[in-house]
Amino acid sequence: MADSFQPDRIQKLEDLKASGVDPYPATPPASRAMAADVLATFENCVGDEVTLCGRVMARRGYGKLAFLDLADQSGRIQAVMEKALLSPEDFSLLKMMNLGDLVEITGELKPTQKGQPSVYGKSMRILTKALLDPPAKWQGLQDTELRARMRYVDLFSNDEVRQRFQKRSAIMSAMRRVFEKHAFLEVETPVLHPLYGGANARPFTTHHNALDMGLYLRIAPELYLKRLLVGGMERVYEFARVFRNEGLSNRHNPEFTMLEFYQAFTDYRTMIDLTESLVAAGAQAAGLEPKGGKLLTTFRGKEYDLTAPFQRVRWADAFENKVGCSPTDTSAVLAKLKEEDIQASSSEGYGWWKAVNDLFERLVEPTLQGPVFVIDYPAAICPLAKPIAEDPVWAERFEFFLGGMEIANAFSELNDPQKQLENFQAQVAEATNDPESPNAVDHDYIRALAYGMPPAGGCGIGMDRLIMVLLGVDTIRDVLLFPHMRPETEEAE
RNA sequence: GGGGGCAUAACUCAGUUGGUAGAGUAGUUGGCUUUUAACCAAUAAGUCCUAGGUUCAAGUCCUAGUGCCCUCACCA
Repeated sequence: MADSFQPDRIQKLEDLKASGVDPYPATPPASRAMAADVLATFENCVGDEVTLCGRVMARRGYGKLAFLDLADQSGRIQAVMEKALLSPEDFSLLKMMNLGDLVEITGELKPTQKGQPSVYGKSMRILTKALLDPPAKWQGLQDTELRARMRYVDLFSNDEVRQRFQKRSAIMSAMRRVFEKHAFLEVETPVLHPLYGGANARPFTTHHNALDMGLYLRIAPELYLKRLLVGGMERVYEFARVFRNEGLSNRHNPEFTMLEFYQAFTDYRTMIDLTESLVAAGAQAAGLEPKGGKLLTTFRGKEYDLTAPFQRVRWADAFENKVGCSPTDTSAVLAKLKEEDIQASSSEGYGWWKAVNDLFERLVEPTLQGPVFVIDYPAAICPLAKPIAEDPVWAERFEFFLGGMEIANAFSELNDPQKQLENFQAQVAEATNDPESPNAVDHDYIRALAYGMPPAGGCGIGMDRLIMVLLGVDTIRDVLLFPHMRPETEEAE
């Protein structure tokens, strides 16, 4: 991309330098007030002198007077620049200033004749000269590609974008407080994995030069977090950036944030309770307020009530309800598979249940608007989950659906090393058919289990999707500061 | 990958039946001491996404490409 600056701004930059002004001064302001704080306490502070820093968002100029709208992270405040109050040098700075420049203004707080709380500038400095024009002051930046590609412009020119990401931060902060309340430790586990596992997804690959070894970017942190359970860290969580080498859509980004948490000496029932607590905390942080006994969010034109407890439905019941037969009625399911043109690679085990699950995904999942917990999945498709002792066809697993999307996935974690080894070996055998199946057994993980992993519940939450629903944002790109984009095409230079 | 849509000034957008490229904002110049999308006057600013084609003539029609959006498929 060619580096280009606005010629008229370059001219003003030169004018500034010629008059002895550093357009990028090093010295920060001695003290600084935030616009929102000033406005909140304005009546009690009239007459006080404050220093404000921010970006000039609008200017209404007169001959010997100018009104500036100054924006900082907290909000906007008006500065009144009167020639009579300013030194000639400072007043002349207004001529060399453009919209978008970052300035420091020191002055007295006073309402204008129309009563608007303002700072009457006594002195000003240009802190940063901007060399490109900001977007149109009224419409802002509209082009969705440019908004995502130049999020730095989108953020300063669009208040609700900045607020959205402030809320995203607040949601994650509130969820951390839930974990702290329950004595969880926040941990960080490797992003570079010698083996990939913990989910079915195609990985990104990379290479470590010094060790001359191939590595994968993690598709899930699961297997490392469970090693920590073996080590005696009984309650751990990680906001894990994970990477999946798959397509993009309004709910898929190649890198996204997966919250995973594990609690020893519990099972998936505890994970349901925790998930409900986390959603509630997130909803509150997102600014949703209970009305008439309901906690409503609007997502893609539909209302969702986030009041816990959420509905629970057994996987088998949901299947039978929508497909019309029991998932264990082999001949009836076979007929349905034919009807839907789904091929089972085997008449039993993983191959069979994968096909039955495909049927579920096609016929049942689209009807799961949620919030709903789907409980007890076929054990054959849950290699990391503990089977139900009384009926081992099923595993202690749930998925949480909200807004028509899969938001969370949780198990009672399988801690039988021999059973885990068998499941891994079966997955590796499957990898020839399914490129998303792990291609190697993680023997170190088996060794860890062999030392004894406490029974535990574990859960993964797709943070970006949850935030989409909580904030009523239709596409994942709009809850990611820098969503994945194709590289900008190089222009001829 | 299939189907549909969009691409014009720094920004937001018009552009009729194919006939000289338009407006508002931002910029520049001048005026203005109470505006808040300030106002008045003047002025500068274009690879009409790219490459072909049809035509006397293409921003406009055709073909292909590129990018983005929507949608379907895929994404346990």
